[in-house]
Amino acid sequence: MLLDPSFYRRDNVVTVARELLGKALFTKVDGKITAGMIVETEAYSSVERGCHAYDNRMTDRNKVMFNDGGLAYVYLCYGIHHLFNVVTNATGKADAVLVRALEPLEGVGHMKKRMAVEGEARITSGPGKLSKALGIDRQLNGETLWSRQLWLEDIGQNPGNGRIVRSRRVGIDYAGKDAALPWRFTIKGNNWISK
DNA sequence: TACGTGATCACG
DNA sequence: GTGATCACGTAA
Repeated sequence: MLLDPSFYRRDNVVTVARELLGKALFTKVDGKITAGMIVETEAYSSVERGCHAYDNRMTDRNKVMFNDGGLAYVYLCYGIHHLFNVVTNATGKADAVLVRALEPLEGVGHMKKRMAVEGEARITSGPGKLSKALGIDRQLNGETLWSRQLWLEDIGQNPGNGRIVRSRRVGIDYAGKDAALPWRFTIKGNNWISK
C-alpha cells in the first residue's frame, strides 16, 4: 500500500526515521522496476549541526528540504555518490531522513547490472550503493514519493520495538556534540546494514 | 589507513 | 573567482 503524504508530514523526524524501517522503496528508471526494504535510516533536523539545513540555512542544494514532507532530497557526496533522503515535516521545517541501507526485494538482476557485480554481492548495503543500484541520482531531487519513477509502500513488514536498534549517526564528526545523538535506526540482525 | 572525485559553500 | 570540505566506498 502506497504511503500517504501524511506519513511524511509529521513534525518528529526521529519518529518518521524509525517508522521507515520495514517500508519498501521502489524506483522505475529506464523502464526497470527495482525495490528494497529499508533496514537502516538516520534522522536530520534543522535544529542540530549534522543537518545541511542547520539553523535554517537554505542553499541551492538543500532548498528541497524546506518543502512540505514527502519529497526526495538527493545530492552528490564526495563527487561520486548520490545520497537519497526523505523530506519530512511541514513547509519551512527543514527535516529529512537519510536512507542508508535496503534489503533487495525486486529487480535484483537490474541492480547487479548497474553495480557491475555478480553473485551474492551486498549491492544495497550503504547509502551510495543503494542509490546506484536503484538508479537514483539528482534528476530525482524534488520528486514526490508517490511519483511514477519513485515511491514508497507499506509492505506489512514493520519491525516491532524489540527488533529496532538505535545508535549514533555515521560520518558526521563535523557536527560536534550533535554527532552523539542516537538518531540512527537499524533492524536488529539484518544482513544488509552498512558497515 | 589513504584517497578518488566534483559539486557546493563561505569567503569577500 | 578560489579553496576547503564532504551524511561514501574500496582497496590495502
